[in-house]
Amino acid sequence: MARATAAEATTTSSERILAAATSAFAELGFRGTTTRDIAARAGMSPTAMYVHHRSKEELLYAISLVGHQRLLAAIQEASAQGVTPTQRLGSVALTFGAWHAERNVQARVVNYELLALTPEHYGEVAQLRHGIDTVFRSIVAAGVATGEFDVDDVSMTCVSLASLGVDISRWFRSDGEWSTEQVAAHYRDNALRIVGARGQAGSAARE
Amino acid sequence: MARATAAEATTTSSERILAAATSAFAELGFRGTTTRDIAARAGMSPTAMYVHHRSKEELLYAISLVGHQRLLAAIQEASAQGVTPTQRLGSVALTFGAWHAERNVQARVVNYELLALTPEHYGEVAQLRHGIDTVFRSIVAAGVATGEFDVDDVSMTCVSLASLGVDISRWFRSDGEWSTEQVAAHYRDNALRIVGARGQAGSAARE
DNA sequence: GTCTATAGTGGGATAGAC
DNA sequence: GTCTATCCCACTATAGAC
Repeated sequence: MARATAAEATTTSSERILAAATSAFAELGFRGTTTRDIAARAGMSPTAMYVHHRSKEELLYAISLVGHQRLLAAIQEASAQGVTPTQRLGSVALTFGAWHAERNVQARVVNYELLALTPEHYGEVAQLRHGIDTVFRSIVAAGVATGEFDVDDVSMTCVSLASLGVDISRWFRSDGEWSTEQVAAHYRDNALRIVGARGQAGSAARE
Repeated sequence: MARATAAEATTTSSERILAAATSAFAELGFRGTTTRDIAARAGMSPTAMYVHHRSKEELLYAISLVGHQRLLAAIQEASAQGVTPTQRLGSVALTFGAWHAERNVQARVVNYELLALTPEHYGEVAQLRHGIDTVFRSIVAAGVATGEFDVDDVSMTCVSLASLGVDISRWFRSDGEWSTEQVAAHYRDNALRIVGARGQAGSAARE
């Protein structure tokens, strides 16, 4: 508080360490990242990390936890933006796709470094992931009930929807040929096709 | 040759090391796997690996190279099994999906440990991956040309198709609730929906 | 709260016997 | 071709000065 006298973006040491660790974990993997790597990227001494986090794993846990919490909150909010299942799935898919594209560095850590967590920490994160699945599942089930969607197996369809979104974080790069908006919109269109949505309510295109 | 006098499956040391390394890399990641881990899983002394492979990275390269080569060959063959783009995509998707489900351990190494390769080895593997993309691309382009498919952006659609298949290797487990056949068939149906295939030629279901 | 110094552990790869 | 012994380096985490 006392420090932020100017409009300049003030980053704390703790925030710099979290950002440095996120980029390092995404690039090198949790086990491939050394505490020295993190410190160097944060512009600090090799052991400065230990003032703010008990261990390298606690740092991963902090990143993973807030990442999942924010993603879940974002798609829950998106789900409430629509009325029909088609609108709700379109809104959720757009948010889910945009998150994995725009925050692809964070998303790679969130999705691919889970197994480096302790069993206790993994369990907490797994609950949040279950919550994400629940958002998809309630919409798909509702769409099947109203007849808007044409789905053989709700569970497998929800896995496909999440899967296609998660994998964006693997291949997307912000300096690539597509914008996050393009990728998110394409993912939304794919999602609506996968569930066999009858109307075109989620897509701005054709008719 | 002289050794295989019985019908018993004879595995060489080299094969045991490759299999051990594949499972270890899939489970712990390349950097999380020690040469001692590999040796222990192969039931050999800590340094036995070095008789057959120059380094841990060479071992990953060998796994990655043959994995990509076999996958590419499999989908090229699958692509030749059909006549229409719809049939060909159905055949390729079934093969691609089945490969990522059935060989999910190998596929995880192939898809997620690429960055641990040296730049030279990565370049070789990247060419094979480009070949895989080409298989999808030629089919989707053909389907658009005949009017069987309804696709806005061929490139993005091909990324989606590959993406949905690749991610199977992340989440699929052979002791889970679904068989490889079920997952492959569902992936094929999703693929045909993503390209907006008009007929139902790829799916056995409905009408 | 940040630094330097360092303890303690473990990994990649080689040497050389059998 | 497989083993044991070992070198050398790097890493996580702690201790203690400022």
